[in-house]
Amino acid sequence: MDNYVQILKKNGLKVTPQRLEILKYLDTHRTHPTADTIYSDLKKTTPSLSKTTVYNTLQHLGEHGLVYTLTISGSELRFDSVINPHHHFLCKTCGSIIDIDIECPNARKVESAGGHRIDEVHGYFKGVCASCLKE
Amino acid sequence: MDNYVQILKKNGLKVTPQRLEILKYLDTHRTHPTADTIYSDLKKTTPSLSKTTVYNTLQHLGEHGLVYTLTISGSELRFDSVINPHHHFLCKTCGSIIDIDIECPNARKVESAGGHRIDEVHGYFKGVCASCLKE
DNA sequence: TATCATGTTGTAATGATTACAAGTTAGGGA
DNA sequence: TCCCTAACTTGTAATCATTACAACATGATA
Repeated sequence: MDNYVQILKKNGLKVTPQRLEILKYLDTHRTHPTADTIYSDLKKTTPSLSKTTVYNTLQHLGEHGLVYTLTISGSELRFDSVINPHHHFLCKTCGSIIDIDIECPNARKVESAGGHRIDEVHGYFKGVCASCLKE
Repeated sequence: MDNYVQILKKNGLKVTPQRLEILKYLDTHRTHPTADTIYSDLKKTTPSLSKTTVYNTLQHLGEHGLVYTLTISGSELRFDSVINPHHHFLCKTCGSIIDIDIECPNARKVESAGGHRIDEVHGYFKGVCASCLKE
């Protein structure tokens, strides 16, 4: 848990029990959860937790680059622990989101050509996953 | 307009004035509009138009690969006329969505390696656009 | 041109997210 | 160590995009 304290402090974020729990949750659940899933799961052990706090915290963590906000589903945000850059695959049959361990080879090229500053790169693939294809 | 009629027929979609208008709108407005923007604009010339029709039509067109549904913003869907495959850049300062004229070089590789069937490829870049960077 | 499956419309419901106000707490300075 | 204040948390209420639904209208086939 000390690790999470350091991460928050390093980013100038006040250390609170709620933030530590959410940060730990994301680190130990690499399942691209929704805000509501995080809320429901943590509510079990921290009944006083408020959904607003989950949303606020996720936004703060996102602004500091500590979590990655995925818009792949289109109906709800998904949150991802920031580790190595990777892409995502969404199965339109079963809804699962699968990590694709590649990085965009074009990001820097796009930046220098267009003159934009790129902060985030999202690679989304959508279709039917291998498991669903078998059925 | 005959062109749009053919497109609908070729895809087994019933030809209606509403669908023709929406298809034409998307073809002539390459601005990644929201459903609401399409609705408001078309409402001016077609007062009887219903927002539900816009949503229904966009969904049908999407299922037939005639429009591309972008989830880049995270708060609302954006719709794109399907032309050549390209990526998108979202400026977090001014909110504009800019076409990035590159294609994903990895899609086929991901498909064969993971065993998934890929129907859509979305490349999203987020940051600050060249125009906003100047200010 | 009669039929009916399919499309359209308007309204009401849903569900994720945000706004807000009141109470609570983390953490730096006395 | 204690106090103070800005920042955080909480709960409820509002917002806004999207979907559900039921009644009506229409395109296209025979």
